[in-house]
Amino acid sequence: MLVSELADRADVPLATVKYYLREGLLPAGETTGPRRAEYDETHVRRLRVLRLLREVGGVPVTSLRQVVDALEDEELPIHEVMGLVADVISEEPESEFHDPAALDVVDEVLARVGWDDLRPESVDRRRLATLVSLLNAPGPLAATVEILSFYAKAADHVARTEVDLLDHTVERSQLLEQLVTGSVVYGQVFQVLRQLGEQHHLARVSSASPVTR
Amino acid sequence: MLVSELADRADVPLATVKYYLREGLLPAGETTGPRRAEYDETHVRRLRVLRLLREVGGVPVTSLRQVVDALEDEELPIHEVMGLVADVISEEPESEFHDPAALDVVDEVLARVGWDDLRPESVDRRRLATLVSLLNAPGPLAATVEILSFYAKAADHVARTEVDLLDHTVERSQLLEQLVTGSVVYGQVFQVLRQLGEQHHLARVSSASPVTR
DNA sequence: GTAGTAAGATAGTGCTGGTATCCACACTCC
DNA sequence: GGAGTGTGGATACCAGCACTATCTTACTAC
Repeated sequence: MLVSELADRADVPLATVKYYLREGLLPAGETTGPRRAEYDETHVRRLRVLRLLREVGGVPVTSLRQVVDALEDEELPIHEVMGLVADVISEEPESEFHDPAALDVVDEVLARVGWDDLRPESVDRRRLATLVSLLNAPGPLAATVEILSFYAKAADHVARTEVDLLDHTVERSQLLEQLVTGSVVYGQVFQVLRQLGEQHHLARVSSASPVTR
Repeated sequence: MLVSELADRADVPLATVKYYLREGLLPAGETTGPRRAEYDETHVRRLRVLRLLREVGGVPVTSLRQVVDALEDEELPIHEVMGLVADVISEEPESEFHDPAALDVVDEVLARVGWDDLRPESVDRRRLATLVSLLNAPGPLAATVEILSFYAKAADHVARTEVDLLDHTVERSQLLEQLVTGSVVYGQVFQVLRQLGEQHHLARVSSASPVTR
């Protein structure tokens, strides 16, 4: 298939496809002549993954490069690929202040939930510490080890189920694509469901308390 | 306190404070002279909420207007304020295509989990339907009622606990601020924890399966 | 009085994520 | 074999967003 068909199939403007090609996010098609190149299904899938990461995950285009690199590294075990992808997704360009106390809290929580095999340089670990100090900084929004452990247990439950539901019959590259898009899209799904749940339970208690009414 | 002190206290550049004042996100201070105005603690708190929504929640500045409108409406019950805030947070400017089948799936899930008191015009409900059709559109990432119900049950557990932990002794405006920032920041916390959990469990199974290695 | 800062208004900036245009040529269809 | 469409490749341009800088007028603390 030619570029324009590729753009059609993935429902992405042609100009954008060209842009992604320029940025090296999409491998060049197989050149079949001076002004001709062929693209295949892998390009369509790649394009869809990129679009989901951009539009649902909010990942900046420049960071997509790192995702692509991780996806294409055949040497890496799958969980390390996902680690790199998670790093990119959670990356925040801003402040790099460190709060050692918050990091201690995070490590205590991770130990409690039994995740003892995480890379210490994980962006997520640091990001978590940043969030914890944000919560503890101004007012009484206490992010204690107990409360965080509650969230960690809930997250463990969700993550375990997700991994157990994986389809191990497909080939590696497709498994990875499923993992990445699943992680991003179901992440949003959970987020939205949690907000709906908060509304429901707030409505539930609002008849019992004078303040919430 | 004067503007510059307000900016200091909330750790926001003075120019940005002025910008937020211009945009009506921050109520004007009490004018004490032609070129003089006084700000207080409520301004500091408001500013911190705005910053968290912007930087952690990724809410665009223009949408913040709707959030402050909801926060300032004394008539609204708390769960409705949170509903409006959730709408703003989940809003996506893009495509407004509708997939009736996906909406049916969503409603079935919401019924199963017992959230029968949601406003039908909720942005979250529509957003969920969009996510479901994204998942079902291309490949085999099936978002069935069963799988979504699993997520909904997990979200229900988290949301119920959050609501039960609320501190009902503080006054309304502070409760609301806690709710909003908590919803946004703990949302990120959960997201990050889930990613870490996925990595842990992927590493766990990767020794057992040839594909994941 | 005078130095320093406030408030308020307006204009400009840097970054991101694309679009648009152009070109010289090749393929397709009559 | 000629017309018309479409290609790969390069470069220029653009809109939106979140600020940021500058300027003016005037108050206030020393």
